[in-house]
Amino acid sequence: MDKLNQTAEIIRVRFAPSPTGYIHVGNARTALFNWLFARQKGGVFVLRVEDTDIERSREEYERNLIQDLRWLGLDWDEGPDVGGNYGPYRQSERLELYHKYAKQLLDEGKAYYCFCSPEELEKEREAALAEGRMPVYSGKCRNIPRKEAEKRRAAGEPAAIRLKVPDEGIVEFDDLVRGHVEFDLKLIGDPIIVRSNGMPAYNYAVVIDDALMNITHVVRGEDHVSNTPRQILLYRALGWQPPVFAHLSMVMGKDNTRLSKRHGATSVDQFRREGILAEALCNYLAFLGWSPPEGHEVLRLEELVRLFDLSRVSRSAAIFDYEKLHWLNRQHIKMLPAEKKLELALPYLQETGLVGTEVTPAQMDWLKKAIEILIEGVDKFSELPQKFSLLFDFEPEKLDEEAREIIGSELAKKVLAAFIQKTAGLQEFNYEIFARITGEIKKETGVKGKDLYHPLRVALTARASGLELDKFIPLVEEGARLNFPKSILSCLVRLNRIKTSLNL
RNA sequence: GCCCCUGUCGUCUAGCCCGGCCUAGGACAUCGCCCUUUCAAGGCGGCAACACGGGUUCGAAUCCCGUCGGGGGCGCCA
Repeated sequence: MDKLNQTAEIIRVRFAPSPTGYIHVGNARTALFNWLFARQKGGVFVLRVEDTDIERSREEYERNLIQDLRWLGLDWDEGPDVGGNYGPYRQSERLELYHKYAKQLLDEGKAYYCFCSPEELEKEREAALAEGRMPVYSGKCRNIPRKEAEKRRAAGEPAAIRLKVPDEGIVEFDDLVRGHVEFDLKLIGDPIIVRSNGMPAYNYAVVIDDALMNITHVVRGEDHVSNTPRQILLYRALGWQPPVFAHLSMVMGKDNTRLSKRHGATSVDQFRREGILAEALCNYLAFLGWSPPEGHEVLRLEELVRLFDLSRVSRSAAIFDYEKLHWLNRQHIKMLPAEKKLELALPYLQETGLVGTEVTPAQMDWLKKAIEILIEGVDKFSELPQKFSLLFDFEPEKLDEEAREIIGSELAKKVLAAFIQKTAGLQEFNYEIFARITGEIKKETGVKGKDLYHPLRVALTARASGLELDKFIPLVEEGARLNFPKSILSCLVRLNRIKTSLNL
């Protein structure tokens, strides 16, 4: 347990995903916790690719994985793409290593060949389950003499290699987040360490890799707790000292089942596309099961590194809350400089065709101002184009009920009539003119406040809600002169349209 | 079924290890008010939890036992 304090040795942790698709937020959290721990302790963070499942592993998945992790803001000191002194960092390139130690275990009589067929084993398992026992391998092949086993193998009989596990006793370990955990050896059968196709089994490969890579702390998901005793047994058989373990609780969906697609976005990639900031996602992920001693919740990566503490990680599963993620994202967006917001928002606006691929400096300048105003209260960047439709779309024929109601009152009609009359013949329009005119109307009719501004907003935007007009008018007037692919109508044009549309 | 882990507001959690400072704190969500040229944002305030049952103790969210709930595992997947 106190390997942490008692040694001056450098802390080495790893994140070891299998490249079988896009990286899930649950795994991302594991990666983040490892990274935070390493960075805070001045340790080493290793990326290792567990690609021994030939069926599911794809090279492109490794690229996705690296891309996602980098996007999150994580970096590693050793890994398949950056090298290091403990390589190779792909399990598929470490096969000789696994074979070497398997042979050693075989030679020392700590492991043996098993000729049982999968069908046979399946039958035994079912029988055990039916009797209410935990399915444990019978040890049938345990005592086949090595010579005989070699002969059968030479004859072409497929064989897996199993580790011999003591029949009695307990295996225990002190988990950094869960405390003391122990397992009864009676319930642990001899695990397969090398499959009959020659590939190492997961429980074996991790041990070889973690040990050879000098990993001091294994921080991983709770789903590995029950693998831990088997792995410890392997460390023992090899005469190695096991690392310190820390098992993180699972991330669940709203209905308390494992977070999956049906709960919404679950891959890092999806969040990135939606316009969730990496910092916000890290911030949120860090708070899934962990909280800093002081109450601040909106934290940047460096602050997380400073405050992070594995022993403060909670042991119970956490439900992924999109609302809170969005709130954090809003907070992080707010902290961004205007240039950065523009840079991040641009692709979304281009994608929806509001903005062309070529953007003039004047358009850029306008966009920066518009984004600064419209981003308020937006959960993620993908929602921004929707917000921009306030500026780009004007459809007086499609007023909603609320807008009709506002514009339908006697008072509203009076205001609109006056406004239209006072703007008739104007060649130019801006907020100063608007303010002057509304001032006059106020004086002449006595209408003020909401009664005055609501109808005017409906007239200028064709909707019941939107921006304050002192922000809206300058944006629209300037935007109207900028030749966007989809043009913005000036206020005077809008007024004309609404006039004909409503027959005023 | 068996094994392991876990159980504080709807959600994330603080407090638990070292019982009294807990009338259980914060954040998201929600509700209300304020601000206001709507909405939002912001400010202020409200609602809201120690799973249950037994102990131990002068005193228990905190310690012990049991029950129930939730999760994970039980692969020649990782």
